[in-house]
Amino acid sequence: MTILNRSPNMANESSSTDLIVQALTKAIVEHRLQPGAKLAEQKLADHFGVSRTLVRQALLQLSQHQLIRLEPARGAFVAAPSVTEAKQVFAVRRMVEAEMTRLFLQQVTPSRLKALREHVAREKKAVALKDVAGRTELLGDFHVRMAELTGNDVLAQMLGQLISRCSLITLMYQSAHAAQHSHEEHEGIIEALAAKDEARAVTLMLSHLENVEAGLLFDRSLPSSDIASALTTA
Amino acid sequence: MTILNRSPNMANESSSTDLIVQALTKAIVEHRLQPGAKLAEQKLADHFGVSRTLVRQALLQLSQHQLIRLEPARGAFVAAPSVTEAKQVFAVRRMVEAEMTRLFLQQVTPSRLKALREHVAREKKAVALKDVAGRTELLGDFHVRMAELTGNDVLAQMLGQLISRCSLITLMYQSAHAAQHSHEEHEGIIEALAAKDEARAVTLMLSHLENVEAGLLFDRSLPSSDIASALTTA
DNA sequence: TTAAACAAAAGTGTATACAATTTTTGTCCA
DNA sequence: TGGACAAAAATTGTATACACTTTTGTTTAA
Repeated sequence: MTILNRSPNMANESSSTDLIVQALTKAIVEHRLQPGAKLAEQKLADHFGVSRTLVRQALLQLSQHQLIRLEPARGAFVAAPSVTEAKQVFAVRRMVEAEMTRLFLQQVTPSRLKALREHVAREKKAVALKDVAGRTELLGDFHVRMAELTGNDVLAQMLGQLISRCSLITLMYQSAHAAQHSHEEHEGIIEALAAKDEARAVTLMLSHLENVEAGLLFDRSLPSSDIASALTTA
Repeated sequence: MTILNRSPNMANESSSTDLIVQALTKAIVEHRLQPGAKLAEQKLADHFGVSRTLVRQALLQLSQHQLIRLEPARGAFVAAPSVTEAKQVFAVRRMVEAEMTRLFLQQVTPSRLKALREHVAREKKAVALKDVAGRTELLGDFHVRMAELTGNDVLAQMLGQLISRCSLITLMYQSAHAAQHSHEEHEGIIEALAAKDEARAVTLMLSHLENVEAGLLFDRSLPSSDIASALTTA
């Protein structure tokens, strides 16, 4: 149960289309499909053993999730979030999650804290195992899990969208050792929540997000499929 | 240029499908299509003079915007947001917009204030003309406009989604005189922004949203298309 | 040799056709 | 009369077909 198989329509209706959406989302977020890569409809259709109709529906959804770009009459391409877009996403996350932290604390219960702790335990495992994709997913899911535990579905859904955009950004730009750090910061946030120290919890959440953003290697040259920018840097 | 013709993919690509999405969105938000009403694919296709293919694409998008509900093998129905959902949407709006107000003020310029003032002038006209649909749209757009003026596209897009959900809620529940009130509160917010009084601006924004929510008549019996509940209240 | 022009191939956009499901209608029987 | 069952109609889900656009490859002329 992760951000990957969380359909916006709630219900676990694993329709054919949704399965394709999930599979592609996973592939994109796990970087098996590089940013900029072309997603040809017929090839996907063959791969999934369905007609182009279902593939097109899936691509339409992915484009709304901002995971792919649809160019009219040219096809679908894996999104390559720009640096400015990444910064905007993080700015919004800071805004939303500072408030979310306060909301969580207003109605904190032992069982909710337990749920968070259990999640962080899973993170620990993934980090230890050096499971890059799984760990990125879990690190993002911590925040969605927290939103869910506030009981506000709308908030959880919105944050889910933001985080899935972040996954792409993180995987494009995140450095290796940043994950371990993130995980430890999650533990710190939980401690502050358990102590019902709102000011500290919010501060920790904000600095956590700032650290994640700061840890991104915005200036490194990406494996670009955009010829022009690939050659101007060389 | 309103929330109605703001496609999530930015670019003003008025493709066939998008036109249908816009037309249906307008009809739903203007209440020409009642919550719960069935949207049969072939009828829509005939009406728009296209095949079911395009209609289905449009319906898929609308379901992601939470304006309709898709029931597998049964069809599409205009969404009827529940009271709890409405409250959650408003809770998230308060969270996001309090922060947005601060962000706006951090980088306020005369031209940005002017843009807001011009918008409110349009509101005034719509309220005076008793143009219900237009006024609801403009009142919501004030907030989106503000988000756009912060320069954070991600924020603007997210708020756009929230507001379009709110339009449906507002039109389902909003009382008559609340609109005039809303409009005046917008003017107050602008004054606080112009005075660069952050605390006041945020307070006004929060109380504004609380007033809008409080003004909703959650307990009134809705024109329901669900026969059962329509008759149990009678 | 290069570049423009044209032809072939591949791929997307939309419509139509068919299968599967649901809803409606009609009939029979208690 | 009313409920249960069955056939028919309507509607959705998926696949296929075809038109149109973009891309690629080849030829031809400067």
